[in-house]
Parts: sequence; structure tokens; C-alpha cells
Amino acid sequence: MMGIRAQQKEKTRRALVDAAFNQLNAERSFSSLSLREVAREAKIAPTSFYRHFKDMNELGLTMVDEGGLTLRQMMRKGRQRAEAGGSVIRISVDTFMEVLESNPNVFRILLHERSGTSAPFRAAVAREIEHFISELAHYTEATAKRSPELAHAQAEALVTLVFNAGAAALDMKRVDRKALADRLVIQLRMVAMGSEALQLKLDKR
Amino acid sequence: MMGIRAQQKEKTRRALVDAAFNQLNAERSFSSLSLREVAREAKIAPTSFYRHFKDMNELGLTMVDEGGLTLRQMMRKGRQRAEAGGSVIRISVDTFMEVLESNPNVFRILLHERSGTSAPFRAAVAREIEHFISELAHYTEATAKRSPELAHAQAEALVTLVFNAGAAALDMKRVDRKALADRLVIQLRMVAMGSEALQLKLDKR
DNA sequence: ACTTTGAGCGTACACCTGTAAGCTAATTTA
DNA sequence: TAAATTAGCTTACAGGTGTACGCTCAAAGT
Repeated sequence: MMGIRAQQKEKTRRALVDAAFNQLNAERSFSSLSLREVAREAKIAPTSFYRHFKDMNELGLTMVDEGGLTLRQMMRKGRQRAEAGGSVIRISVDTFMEVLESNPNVFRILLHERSGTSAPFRAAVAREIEHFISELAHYTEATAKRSPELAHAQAEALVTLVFNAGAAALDMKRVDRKALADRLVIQLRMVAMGSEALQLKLDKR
Repeated sequence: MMGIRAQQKEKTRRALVDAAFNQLNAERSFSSLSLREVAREAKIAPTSFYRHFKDMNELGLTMVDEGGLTLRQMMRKGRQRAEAGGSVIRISVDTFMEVLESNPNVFRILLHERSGTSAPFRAAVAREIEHFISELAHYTEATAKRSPELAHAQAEALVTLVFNAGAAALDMKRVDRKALADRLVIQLRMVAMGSEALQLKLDKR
């Protein structure tokens, strides 16, 4: 069991992480947050920050990891919905858009730091995305009988298109997102059908 | 004709733009540059900066515009190469990778500011990318007989995949870029083939 | 009961930032 | 040739930054 001291510490740590997430928005990236701002929002003295994180980078990497986890969990829930029947692509896109709407800041940090200036951050985001890709590749390999290489290339393309659409959606109102989602579904179908055709070619030889 | 005064001014302006481009690298984004740093690199006093740009944003937008232009010009050259025969996709990817290698900083600012914190920047980059997309969509519509909507969706998917691969390539050594380019070609073919199949479906009805 | 630990605080410092104000000197204009 | 314009400079200031240092005082350990 946690002592009341460790509990308080955990609470403050959460306050810091939440404070940082709350300060993110379309005009504010993680790297533009200062240690002092985050501490202020979490209502602790700037110097107390160091009791929890070595520096801002450590906080940021924590956020990326947490974000990736949150995302995967929510997409997993979405996949369960798809098992009940219907287009996997359509349902996955809808799930993705819902997640995007309810957790925009989780996306912001992933999307921004993916092309950010810190190599460790880029690596951390790449790791999270790779996780998505291989989960999807495994699924495709099993259900659509693809070779491992083709399944991976296909999954990578699908995830790329989805994330990219996500970035665009962040700037949009709900009405425009609908059109975006529809176009995204078409693009994903293109990839799926093209991959199928390529696989057939390979099988014929 | 330009007076010697206007000439000197233009020279300093270029020095500022070049200084800013030169300071960009994997660890340094435009938004992390300070007015003073840029002025220092261009060898003028910080306050003289204002004789050329209202603020750093104005300089940055200039860079995005210049970058987009450079990019389009170089891709156009590549397309001429493709007319001599061979796979359009393969040749375009190779051209893209060459441009990426010789102008990495032009890409950095586009890729980074695409998901940056300034709405005007994001809009400027989106405009440049949209330009690519519609050029490509027009080409596809003409040569592959696609409906306008499908051509646009296809072109958007292709450009998305290419730019995304470009971002990944920036972090790689030449050897790894080869593998990336090969996978990219496969993914682009998936999209092209899938789009073809979708178009056929439409035509049948 | 005593000591040790450690989360959080206040003060302080050196450094960097954007930019306002006003000057100089060379070019351009009249 | 005299007046007006202007690119670039120096100086100056207020405000933000990360973080070193040393203190407090409640909880945990013994």
C-alpha cells in the first residue's frame, strides 16, 4: 500500500502531466511550454518540478507514452465494435475520429513531436506509430492472407493516411470532418484493393 | 534598373533568408530561431531586421513560399525526365529523394510547420501541398481517365504518402533511404491500382 | 522517541529575448 | 547643390527563462 506521502507525490505528478496536457492547443506545442508555466498551472513552485522530472523532456516523453497508450486502448475498443459486423475500414475511421474529438491534445503532442526537433521525441512517437502498424499488419496478414512484407507496407500506408487525416481534422469543424472522413475511407479502400491486387500477382507466379 | 541602394537592401534581405535556412537542421525548427540569432548570422544589428520584415513570422512565411516554389520547380524537372519513358511512380520517387537530399532544409520547414503552432504557417504549407495535389490530380485525370473526385482523392493519398516518407527519410542515412523508397513505390502502386479498380466499378454502373 | 528523508518553497543569478528611441552617413530626389 | 530619405547602428529596458542553493516541516523509518 502507498503511504500518504507517496500518494501526495503521485497526485502532484499527475497535476504536472495534466497541467501540461491542458496547456496544449492549436497554438501551443509541448516544446513551447516552459517549466515555469507548467509548474504555475500545477500550483507548485518552479523548483519543485525537479522532484518529479529531471527536466521538461522527461515530462514530454511521459506524455507521449501515455498518449500512445490511451490511443491504442481506444482503438482496441473500436475494433471490438467492428467484430459485430460491418466495414472494418469505416468503423475504424469513425472510431478514430471520435477519439480525435475527445482527446485532441493527445493527438497534438503525437502529431507535432513526430516532426519535432528532438530526436528522442521523434523516436518515441515513431515507436508508438510502429506499434499501431504492426498490430494492423498482423491483423491483415491473418484475415486477408497477405505476405508479411506486403501486409506491413499496406498497414504502414493505411496508418500514414489515417494519421495525416487526423492532423487535418484537428483544424476543422465537425461538418468538414465528415467530408474528410469519407475521402479517407475511399483512400484506405484504394490501398486495400491495390494491396489485394499485388498479392494476387505474387500468388500467380 | 535598381539603384545601388535597393541592390544592397535586396542583398541583406537575401542574407537574412539564407541565414534562417542555414540555421535549420534536425534539432532546430524555424519557430525556435530568434530574431537576434538570424540577425547575428546575417551580420546585421538585431534592430535592422525590421527594415526588411515586420517580424519573424513574415520571414518564415517568405521561406515557406520560397520553399514551395523551389520544390515545385524541381519536381517539374523530374517530370520531364519521366516523359522519356519508364515508370512515372519510380522516377517521381527518385526525383523526390534527390531533391530531399540536396535541399533538406526546405523540407524541414514545410514538414515541421505543417503541424506547427501557427495557423498562418499551417495554412501556407497546406496551400503549397494543395498545389502539388491538384497538379498531380490534373495529370492523373488526363492520362488515367479518372473522375475529378477520384483523381483528387488519389492524388491526395499519393502526396500524403510521399511527404510522409520524406519526413522519415530526413532522419535516415542513404542506405536506409533506398529501402524506404522501394516500400514507398509499392505503396504508391497500391493506391494507383486501387484507384483504377474503383474507377472501373464506377464505370460499370 | 529519535533521526532521516524528501516534497515543496523563496530567493537569487546569469542569460536571452523582442523592440523602442534616436543617431549616422550614404544614396536619392528635387 | 541642398534637402529628404533610409539602411543599419548603438544603447537601453522590461520581462521571461532554467536552475543552484538552502530552508522548512511533515512523514517514514528505526
